[in-house]
Amino acid sequence: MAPSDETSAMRLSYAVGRLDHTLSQAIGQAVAPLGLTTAQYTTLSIVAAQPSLSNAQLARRAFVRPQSMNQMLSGLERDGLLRRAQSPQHSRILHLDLSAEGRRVLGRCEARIEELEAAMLDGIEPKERRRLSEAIARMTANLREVSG
Amino acid sequence: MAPSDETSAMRLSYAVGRLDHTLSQAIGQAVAPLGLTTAQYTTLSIVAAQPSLSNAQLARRAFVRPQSMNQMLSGLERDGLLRRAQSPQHSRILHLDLSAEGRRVLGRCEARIEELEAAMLDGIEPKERRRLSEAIARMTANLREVSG
DNA sequence: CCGATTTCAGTTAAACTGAGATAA
DNA sequence: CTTATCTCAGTTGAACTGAAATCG
Repeated sequence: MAPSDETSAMRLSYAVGRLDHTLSQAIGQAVAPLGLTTAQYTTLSIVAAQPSLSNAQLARRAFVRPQSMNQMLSGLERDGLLRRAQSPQHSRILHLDLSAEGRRVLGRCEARIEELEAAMLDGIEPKERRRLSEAIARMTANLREVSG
Repeated sequence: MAPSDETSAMRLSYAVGRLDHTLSQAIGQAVAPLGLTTAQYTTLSIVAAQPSLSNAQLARRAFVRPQSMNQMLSGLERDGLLRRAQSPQHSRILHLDLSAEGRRVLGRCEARIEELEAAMLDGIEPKERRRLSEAIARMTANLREVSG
């Protein structure tokens, strides 16, 4: 939300919220032509990065309940982008992995998101980008320590 | 969402989303004892900063539809934190302002959020904070230019 | 008549809680 | 017996679209 467009007058929390909102929308626009929502893209990209997670593990990483994640995964499975396979060790646990189609679609998404991030970072130098990432990581860690 | 905790391996979009999610939750915890949600606090603080906005103007600033904002405002009005007064120029437009109670509650919220932001920024120097704010503002502007 | 605002009504996506069945 | 997982079911909050009435 935007009480003003002056950098200094705005609370940092606002600025973060506005950025996230704008970024989510932009990602949504970027992946919509490939039939995905922002949340679906995010989920696919986590599963691709860390295959063989269970639904419960994935939910913990995404900070949502298993039921919420399950609903998301059901949709992705229905669309043929993701598969769940019974664990050999534990027949109740379902390991997640992308289908070939899922990999193909995600690859095309990642290319678009790469472009989007490049556009977002236009005019910000590499050294500054590193400082930015570190600051964001530190703020997140600080918040978890104090309240979460 | 957290594919990894390494700063460099994480996509910046993830990092921003995680920070926003964590921050929203922390704000929610901070203002809950005063009977507000994160969205209510945000709305009140915009109205306080820019009084006499109409519902439609406020909605545009918050990037939501007038109907969505109206629902939020109705709740705040019902709780006695906010009032709507007919414009002298245009009897259909309702100007927004906080009630005395709204001001009191918001004041106590702001104090808590001030503390929260201080904790969030712990270990980040003033010069770095300024660079951070500027980078966030620039990224938001860049995204709007490229996608909407 | 036109454009903007407010508001009633229904819908959707994505989280939540609760409860139940099953496996290690 | 305990604990974790998956899943069915219902609920909630906050966005959305559609449509109507009113004012300048």
